[in-house]
Amino acid sequence: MDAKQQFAQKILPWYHTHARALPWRGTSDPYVVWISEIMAQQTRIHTVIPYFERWMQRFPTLESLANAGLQDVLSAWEGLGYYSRARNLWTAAVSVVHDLDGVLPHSRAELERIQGIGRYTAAAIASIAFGEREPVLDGNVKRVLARVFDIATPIGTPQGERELWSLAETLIPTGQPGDYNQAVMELGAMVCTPRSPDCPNCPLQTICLACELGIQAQRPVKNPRPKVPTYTVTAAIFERKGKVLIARRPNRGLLGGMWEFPGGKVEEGESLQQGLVREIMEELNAGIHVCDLFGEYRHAYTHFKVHLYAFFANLNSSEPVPLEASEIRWVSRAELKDYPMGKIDRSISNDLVSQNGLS
DNA sequence: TAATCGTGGTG
DNA sequence: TCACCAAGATT
Repeated sequence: MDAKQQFAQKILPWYHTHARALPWRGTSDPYVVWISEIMAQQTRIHTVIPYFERWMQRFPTLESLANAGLQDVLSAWEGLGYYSRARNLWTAAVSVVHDLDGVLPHSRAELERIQGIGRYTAAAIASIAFGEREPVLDGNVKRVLARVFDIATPIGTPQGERELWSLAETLIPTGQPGDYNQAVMELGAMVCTPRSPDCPNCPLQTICLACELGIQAQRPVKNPRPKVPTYTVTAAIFERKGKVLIARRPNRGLLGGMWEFPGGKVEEGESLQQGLVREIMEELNAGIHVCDLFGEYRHAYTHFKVHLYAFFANLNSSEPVPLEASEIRWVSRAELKDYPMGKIDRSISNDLVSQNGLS
């Protein structure tokens, strides 16, 4: 028997004795599988669990999600990141209820037509919820396959992806495809980890080429990431009658649909104050006077870093209008918590509520 | 196709 | 401190 045949035979029994008891396991409810898979995209399971539990309390069914408002959905997602996942989930729930009678399709091909469901998630739902024989390929599976079969093609490249998907298709067994898929991912998360894999306790040790060659640390091969730039950014805190001004970002792009304190990037050769004045004119068509610095905030996104300076500021005579924002609103400090925000603006918001600013 | 899209844990 | 990277999808 070759290594490919032994792969599933060795990993399935291991999974049945070592699987973690995750809150979405033990059911094949397609809605539950769907939510858990979307939440788990690019996110550690440990982080997902409390969000999943709260989500199921708040949106226990597909219908309840479809009937909810996007702002409530984004609030439930706040802190998980990649907010297009929440927007797509909500959009998809509405269309499944309206167009598909509230029933998720069973096949991978049909699932892939739903907003936010790509090949991985479609295969995960099809196999776990419906028992379809479809392999998954996520970061864990890529790492396990690259090591066991000594794949030197860089992952993340089109060739590498094709090669690994093809290999994955040759490995999935006829029976228990859902358990098998979860088994490979579980092994990647718990044993075949990126650094210091626990090879002595791996059920695949006897067939793993990387282990035999001692090159676990060199698999998978990955292309280096470019360095990320740092942007200087400003934000304005306007106060009026005990309320502060916040703006909602457009429903696409970075932090789409989330609320923020208005401001933006400072350009080369501009002072912080000049940059803020320009940004508020562009965003809100309003002239302002920049007052004291409220606080400094640093945050790292995937492709850049931000050093943000938040200032108290006063509006001149003109009334602000949402030019770039989709909506603006004056809210009391106590109400800020009801508006979904990214991490930096939530920090500003929290500091504002507890008056932890510099001034 | 390559770039974009968050946040938190980890070594 | 910082690079890496995690149950990827979209445009």
